[in-house]
Amino acid sequence: MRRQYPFHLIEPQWQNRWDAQETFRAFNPGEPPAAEHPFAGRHGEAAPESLEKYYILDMFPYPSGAGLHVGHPEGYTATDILARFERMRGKHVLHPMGWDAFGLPAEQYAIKTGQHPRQTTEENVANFKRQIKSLGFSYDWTREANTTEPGYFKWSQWIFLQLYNSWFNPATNKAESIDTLKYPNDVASDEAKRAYRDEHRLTYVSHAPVNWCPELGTVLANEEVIDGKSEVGGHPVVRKPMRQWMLRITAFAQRLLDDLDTIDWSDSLKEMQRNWIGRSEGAEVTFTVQDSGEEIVVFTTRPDTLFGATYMVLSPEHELVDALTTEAQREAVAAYREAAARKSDLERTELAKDKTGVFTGAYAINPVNDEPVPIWIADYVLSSYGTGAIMAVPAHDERDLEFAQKFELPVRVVVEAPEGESLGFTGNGTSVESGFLTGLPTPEAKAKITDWLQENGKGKRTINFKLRDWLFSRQRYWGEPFPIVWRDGRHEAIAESELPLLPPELDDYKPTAEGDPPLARAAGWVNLPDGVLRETNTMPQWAGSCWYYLRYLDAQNDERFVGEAAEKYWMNVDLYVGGTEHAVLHLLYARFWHKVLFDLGHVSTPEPFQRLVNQGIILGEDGQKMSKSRGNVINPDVVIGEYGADAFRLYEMFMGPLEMMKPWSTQGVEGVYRFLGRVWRLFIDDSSYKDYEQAVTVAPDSAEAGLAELKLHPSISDAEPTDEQLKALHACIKKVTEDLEGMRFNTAISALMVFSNEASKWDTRPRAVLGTFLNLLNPFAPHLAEDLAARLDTAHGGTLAYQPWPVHDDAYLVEDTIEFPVQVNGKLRGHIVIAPDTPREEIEQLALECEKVQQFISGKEIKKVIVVPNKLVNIAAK
RNA sequence: GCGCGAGUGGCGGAAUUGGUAGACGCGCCGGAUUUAGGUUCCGGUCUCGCAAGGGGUGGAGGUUCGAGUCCUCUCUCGCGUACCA
Repeated sequence: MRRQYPFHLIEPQWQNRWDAQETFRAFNPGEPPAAEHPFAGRHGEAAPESLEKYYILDMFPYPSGAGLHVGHPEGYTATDILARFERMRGKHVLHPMGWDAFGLPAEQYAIKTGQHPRQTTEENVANFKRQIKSLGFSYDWTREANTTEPGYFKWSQWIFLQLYNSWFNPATNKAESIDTLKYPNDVASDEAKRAYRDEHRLTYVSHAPVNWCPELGTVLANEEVIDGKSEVGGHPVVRKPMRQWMLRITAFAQRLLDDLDTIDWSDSLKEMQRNWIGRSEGAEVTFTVQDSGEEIVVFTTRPDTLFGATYMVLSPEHELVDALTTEAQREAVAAYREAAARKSDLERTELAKDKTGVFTGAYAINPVNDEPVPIWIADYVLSSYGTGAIMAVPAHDERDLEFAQKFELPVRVVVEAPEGESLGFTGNGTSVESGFLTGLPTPEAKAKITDWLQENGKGKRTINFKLRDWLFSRQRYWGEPFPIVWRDGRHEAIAESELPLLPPELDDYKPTAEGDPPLARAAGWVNLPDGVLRETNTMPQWAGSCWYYLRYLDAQNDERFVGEAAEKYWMNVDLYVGGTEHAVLHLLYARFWHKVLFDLGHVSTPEPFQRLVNQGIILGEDGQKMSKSRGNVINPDVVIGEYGADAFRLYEMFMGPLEMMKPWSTQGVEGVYRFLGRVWRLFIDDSSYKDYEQAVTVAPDSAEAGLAELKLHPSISDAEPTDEQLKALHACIKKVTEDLEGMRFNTAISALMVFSNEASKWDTRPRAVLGTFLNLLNPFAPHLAEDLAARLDTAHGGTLAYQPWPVHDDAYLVEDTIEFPVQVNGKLRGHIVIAPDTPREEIEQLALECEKVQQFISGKEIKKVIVVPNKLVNIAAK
């Protein structure tokens, strides 16, 4: 196939030039650009920090061995276009890239081959960087960050120490230094104080059952377990008690929820976070166990149904189960608990259809009417939510009803539905058979019973969150070691001066035979003098990605995780683009860390990402999700080799709206590729290009040098633009500008196509008009635009990167006459040709006289004539 | 089940506040250039109809001079979530 234009030469040429010039470098406060840098060419002596900043961020990739797929460059192209656009509009743009390079695949490869994960990672990063660079993105590579480099993870560890040395003060609703923690009177001894401190830190050690994945040899966070299987690899996950580090994210639940209102994210994304945080208002109610005096606290969102509570259920793991089980039931209860404990999460969810449970033999007293109710255990009650115990109101809860029916427990209707069946009704109705609540509508009944409980010491108003604390330790090698040591069985932070704490070198990356993490193999590293031991867990991959957007601001700083002036100037992130797969994990964790850093005074904003946009998934040509097994994966290298980076970029944006899911089409790539060819031929004399191609066939070595010999199209001149030409240009400026502001890349490209289709018909092509067009094209297809601008000599300072963005003038867009549509009863019947400022009466007159319209209104009564200025005229006739 | 999003030509998709449905691109049809294929250039392309005209934005109603756009009901698909009391 004939090459539309020599992109294979032009593209590397410009990429090298941008690199050599550091064209896209952003400048931190107090760091003025060199006089010969095009930034200075545009902004003169102005201090960089005096300019309006624009921080535009991509979700950095995990550099996998498979290399880039076409989904990565979708978001990257969108942000690059906007970065170039805003740079031309005069903003000081920060557009960085880096590597989320800790992770399991490199470690698994190490286990298989013995090759150090560092080496695998370096190779993959190099490949990713080559691929990303081949797309001509305007990243400031001087700020490249890599989570696996000691200079980076030193600060990940440092942030962990900030968490370790802080607590959440409910009075101020903020994270504070642990030193501000006040001890209650009964906490007097050093020992007790220490324990009290450790209980309040934002990081703490837990021995609770965790999600253990035997296949991966590590625990996983709740968020990493999908349907009882690991999110990575889909391996079974079982529950197993282990010592783990936790982060107290639940303390921030309310703020994480509230502050969603202050940021500009899509509703669906905010909703996902809200659902994950899962706030629900209700009450805790205390039931007393008959004969034993033990108290069981339950959480309910429907305290108004307390009169309908006919039994209670504890989760099998509930701490009181042993104490209250009667002799007669002991065996059955033990068997049930054992079975429940053995079940994986997967089994527990899969078997959810059929409710199971066992009676403990004990009864509790319903505080509102002193009736005894049987206490059961069942695994449909989760130990991890609320208090791990419920009052069952089968008449008004689907799950309780199902359970009650199966085990023939009493059902008592206490809420009357406004209409229809009251049994099983879970909405708002009217209380019945409910003592002092009877007759009250649900909201009032809730308030009244809650007050009653509170007054009688039988309960209180409570808010519950689904959000759990973040399980932060992993039994892996390739992650950040914890800056923690154990002395006499108690944890201590290591000194900041000892950071970064490097992982030990190992020959074998597998967990030990005893099931300890791989770091435990390095005896010399683990064992310190005086019997002090290093923590052998490592941090999860999220640690590095929780704060990388801050490191970019000052990537080389080895005094601080980010310099104060740089942080103040650049934050927040103005636009963050990435996939929905990070809707709850990364985005929630990062917001949490950011809030802690904010509370402690290390950053200046409460939220990190002001605006966030999700790109849609790109499907294969068959409309299916791309996957190796389907064989429908598109390799960017191949597409770039065949059509060039500009065509690739353009196509990814032309496919459709950024946020939509859309299928790949190689024919579609050819379409935009042809467009770039037409642009090329708009500027270049095609016969000179044909001669060039011939010459290159004979002497391939002359390819690069021969480019300089290409002639401009003979129609190009310094002629004054005609009105028609200016109109086409200014219409294009207007449309492209507005579409870029609204991130409508596909329609912006369509406007560029419309212009080029128009311009190719012109006999004279004024240099000024075509030059301005190249400015518009530059963000989308920067290599081609730069090359043609250089030939046209319209790029001052040797690059289009800092050319002023064109501004349209409405004066060029006015029409002398317009074809004005005429409708009859809302149906288009004809057109009248009028001047733009024709008065209403005259338009009416002309419309009624219009020949084509006549046949539809003759003999009818004209009821109304509606003239919509600049739109149309509609005649209502009957 | 619940939450969110989307349904427009053969395909990807356009269509400020309700105002000429189908921009732009693909594909297809025809023509020009070419020995030919490819490339390029020009024209056509929602649908029924010879035409006048009719129909048409998942479906059914409604509001309006006028609805892809607003309202009610409904169907389908995608994503998220799921015994959260």
